[in-house]
Amino acid sequence: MPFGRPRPERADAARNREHLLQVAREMIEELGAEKVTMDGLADRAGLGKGTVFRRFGTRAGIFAALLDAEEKIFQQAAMSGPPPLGPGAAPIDRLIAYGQARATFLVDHLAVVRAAVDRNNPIPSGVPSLTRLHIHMLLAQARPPVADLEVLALQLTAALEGPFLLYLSTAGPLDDAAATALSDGWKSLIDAVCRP
Amino acid sequence: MPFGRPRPERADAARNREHLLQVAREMIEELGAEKVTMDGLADRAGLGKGTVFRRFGTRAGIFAALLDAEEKIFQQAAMSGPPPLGPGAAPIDRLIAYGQARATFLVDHLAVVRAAVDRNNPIPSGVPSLTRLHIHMLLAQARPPVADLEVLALQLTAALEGPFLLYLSTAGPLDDAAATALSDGWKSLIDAVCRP
DNA sequence: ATCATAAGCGGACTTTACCCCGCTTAAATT
DNA sequence: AATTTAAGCGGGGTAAAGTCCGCTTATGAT
Repeated sequence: MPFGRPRPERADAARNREHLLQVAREMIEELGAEKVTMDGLADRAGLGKGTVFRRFGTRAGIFAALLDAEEKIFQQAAMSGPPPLGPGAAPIDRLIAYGQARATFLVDHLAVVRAAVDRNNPIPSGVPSLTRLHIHMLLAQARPPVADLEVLALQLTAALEGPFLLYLSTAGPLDDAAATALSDGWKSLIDAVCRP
Repeated sequence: MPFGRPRPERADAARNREHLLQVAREMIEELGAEKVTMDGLADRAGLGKGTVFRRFGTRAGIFAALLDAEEKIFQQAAMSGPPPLGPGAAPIDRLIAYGQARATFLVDHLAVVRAAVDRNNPIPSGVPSLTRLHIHMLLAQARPPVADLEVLALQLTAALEGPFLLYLSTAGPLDDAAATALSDGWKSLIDAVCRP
């Protein structure tokens, strides 16, 4: 056997992971994310609690995993979908489209995002967020008159996702009006930063 | 008796609140914020657990209260201290100074901030954050070429505080280098948005 | 096919935030 | 000073996250 990474995931483990994610989706649908407990999930999936924790580490980890799957789909659209989100449009237009699509995405998944953000979730964490990388890439093409693109990317990412995180502290739903305001604001912000 | 608000806080309750905050400060100093438990705090303060919850609602509430006290001091400096933070300097310079001071503040209090942010803490929530108001005020004076100052203020607030919140998800300390980068980035961002 | 072994599994156990409710007491009223 | 009453208090009780460790089983090697 070649000596690749530690070892691939065992077949039963992979099956259980998928099953747990599916059951979690159902329970979120039925009960709302905040009512999903580890005991409940394990019971309903017909597995032990230990298994659930082994697979996902923490409660937040489950939601992070769910979000990750959605995220992949979203990034796919951003990387290779049709313009203006995908390649083919001007970088600035792509940036604007990205922000607006992202705002919609976050509104749609707010409950899961909220559940996924929690102190002490042992996320691999090396990953500096696909959103940030994507923004950084587009900024590099747009060449705004700013010294440190790295930091600007971080700040723009925060300007986009931060309001949602800030919103997480205070409970309650997020209405379409807020999403629209944020989209418009994002456009202004990009215009202001990137146009000479 | 005149019919003002619900009723002022009873004297013993006020005394207990102050005492608890003081003990909490000591325990944070000694053990670190994440090791402070409600039982431990109650024990050490010589009070019942129920009392602690009655005063602060949730665990996060305690840290929020501590932060609030520090916040008042900070805002005092911003509102009526010496320039460039306080009044007397140009709005844009005050904005820049504010961001830099704020970054330092957040780095210094990161552990407490982390403990204060938690799902379901019953913050009055009407309060739209002093930072945001302050930024909004300075923006109104600086008059950047942007349509919706309300939203811009929200986004800038997020650009400032968001990175810390994002950072909360991943454990670990925050070094001075990061704080410096953020300060510099903030300056660039304000320059880009506010200068014609 | 059999074996060895590391990964997976389960569920009892521990810890901690948060709730409940009967007793106590500050403080306004007479 | 005595009375009233709503707020405060305490600590046992509950629920849910996360840990542990002995048993089971998939999987690759012989």
